[in-house]
Amino acid sequence: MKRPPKAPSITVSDVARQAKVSKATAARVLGGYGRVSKTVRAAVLEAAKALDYRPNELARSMTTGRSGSIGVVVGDIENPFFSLAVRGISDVARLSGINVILANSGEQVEAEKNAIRVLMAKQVDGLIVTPAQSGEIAHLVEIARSACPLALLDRALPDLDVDTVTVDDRDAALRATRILTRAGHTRIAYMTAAVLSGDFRGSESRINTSTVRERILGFLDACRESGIERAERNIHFGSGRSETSRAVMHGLLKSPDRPTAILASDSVVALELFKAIRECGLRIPQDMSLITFHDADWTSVTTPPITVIDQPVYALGKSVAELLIRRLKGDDRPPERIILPTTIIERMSVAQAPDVARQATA
Amino acid sequence: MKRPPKAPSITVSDVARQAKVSKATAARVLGGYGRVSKTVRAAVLEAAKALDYRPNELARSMTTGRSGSIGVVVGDIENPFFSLAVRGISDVARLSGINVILANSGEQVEAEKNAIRVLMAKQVDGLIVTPAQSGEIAHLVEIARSACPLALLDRALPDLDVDTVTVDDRDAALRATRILTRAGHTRIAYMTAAVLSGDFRGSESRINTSTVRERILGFLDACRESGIERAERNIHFGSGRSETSRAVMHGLLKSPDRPTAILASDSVVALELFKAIRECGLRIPQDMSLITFHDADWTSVTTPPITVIDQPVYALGKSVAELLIRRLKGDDRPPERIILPTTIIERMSVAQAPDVARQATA
DNA sequence: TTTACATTTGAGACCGGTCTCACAGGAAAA
DNA sequence: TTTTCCTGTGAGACCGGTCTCAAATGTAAA
Repeated sequence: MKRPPKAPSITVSDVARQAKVSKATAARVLGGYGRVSKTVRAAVLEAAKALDYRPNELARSMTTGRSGSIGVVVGDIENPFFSLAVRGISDVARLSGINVILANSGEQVEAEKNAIRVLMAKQVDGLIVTPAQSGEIAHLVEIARSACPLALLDRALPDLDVDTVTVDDRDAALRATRILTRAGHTRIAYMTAAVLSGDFRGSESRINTSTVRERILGFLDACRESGIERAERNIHFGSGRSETSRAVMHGLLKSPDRPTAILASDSVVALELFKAIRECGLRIPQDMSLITFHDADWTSVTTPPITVIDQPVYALGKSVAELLIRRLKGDDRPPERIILPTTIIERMSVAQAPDVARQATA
Repeated sequence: MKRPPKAPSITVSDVARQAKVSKATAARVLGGYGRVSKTVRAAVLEAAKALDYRPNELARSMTTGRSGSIGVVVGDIENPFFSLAVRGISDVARLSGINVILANSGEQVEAEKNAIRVLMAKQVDGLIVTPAQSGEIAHLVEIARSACPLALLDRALPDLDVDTVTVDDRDAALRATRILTRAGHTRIAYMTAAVLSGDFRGSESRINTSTVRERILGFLDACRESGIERAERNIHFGSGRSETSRAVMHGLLKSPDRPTAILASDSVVALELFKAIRECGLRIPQDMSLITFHDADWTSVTTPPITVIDQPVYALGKSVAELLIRRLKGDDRPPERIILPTTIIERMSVAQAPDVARQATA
């Protein structure tokens, strides 16, 4: 183990010596605990200032057992959804004098496990996680059982009863899909970046990441409602930013029975779709209607602007952080599951289904 | 001081006892240092597994003096520029087994100072900062003098000789402005979110945030080059996302001698501008040409798509992180100032200046 | 067999704080 | 005046690791 020159920092003992009091007394005024007389306090404070004393938070954490920081594991900070949520979290944390250690899972369970291990070793006081996958949650269950409070962001896990903040995904998907069905669309695709472990055979049982499951349920509800059969065939997983998913999109858009409307699960997918649709020479909304989750900034400036499901992303982050910090302060109410409402912002990316339009003209 | 029930965790001593060796020996195998015989190592490892031992990183940091984490202070994680840079940083950090503690300054010096104080107290091994302001850098100078390596991201400070990674802002602005001047524009505005302390009277001397200064210099170079006088009158500071700056934009766009072309300092400003331009009933590029720094994702999907200065944002983050980590490993070469190249992606947001076009028709 | 040296192990100090406990001295109560 | 209680202070243990140092053991060379 290498041993770089340690910067010899000023400690309580140094201050104590300078102020001619005991270490214990100096620690009391510097640490702000216990009782100290005014005169001694002043003397210690003066000595501290003279020496330019800076507390060592690490040492403090060692004895107190609390580090004053929380760990946040998100899928991808680059995704504006997460950066906004993180913003919400860190704003709240700062107010409580807590800081945030951020880790990226890249939506990989292994990376997530690893990040959590590291954060735990750093003795974070609490953890906010956006679980990458719902299949492997043993590591999360373990945290939940431990003394370290855990809160889930955006994605609930049915088998994990901890504080969770999500949005009303099912209802949002239902309402969004209805906009499409009411415009006469019958071939509607749902595209998500999530990957499905195993096959999806019309049974939603295998999907237990709440976000994905709820949205699909809502989507299917709306389809069923308007008599669309076998709607589950049009659910596409794994539509990320990769080259392969781009190829899949193109394939879908060029197929003869291509959908006439698409619901995208997040703004990153939607942006890729938007580009792909244009590249395929299709027009929005005439040839393809599009609705996406997340009111990303770009959705209002495209031509046409995109109809979106506006999720309260900042509030999402703010709420989990508040929930978690409440736990940190000793709250031991049963776990809460908060579901925030979404609104749909209707813009110009939805048109009547082509065949319906044709019929109308005929 | 409250005293929540400490979760009694498994320590080296516990493992040592279980393995029937001394604490020192157990520590050696668990900490991976010193020499231990195979048999003993196996015994300790087994005991550790049986007890489910987890190292306490904090305690480790206490003695080693290194925390294994670096602090990153950015202006605003919400800005895609920063989130991408942070992504670059954290990817590099992860590779070195270092983690990142993120803090938002909100571009406020006070918040920045505070964040740095907290991070230092947490004994971060190094610091990456995007200085919010260039006027007050005493706190940064102090860090630089201390044993804690400091690196600057995106914004250089002339008076602070530390590792710095920026882009060739001056040249980028020059080239971008030239595109506008060559299209015949003479009333060109430069809009930045940065705020100027005091007045800006054509002298760039007061601006010592490199990014802003260099860009303005490049802008003025190009203007001078094509004989545009008093170009500095068209430099607008403080064009953020606030309501007031929106009003300022509208005022500018509606004034009789409004510019015919605008260069925006970042994609957030540009997006606001884009909206404002449309709200004022102006068309891009016919009535207003627009170029912006940062190839944000939305710039390619608008109608028309926006000509941008493509900064290597991810690489920017990657580079500072590499520089900083090199320092952490003991490198003591003189501070390095890396300037990364930019490219201009010409899209459809620049047209001939209206008057030039008119003259051509006449 | 003795000496020399390398390897493995244990004891305990240390990092920089917090906190328990004992005790001195002053004020209030008896 | 004596007893009781409270306040302010100091001594030192403790948190969970790392690391120095010396002792113990084993092995090779003389």
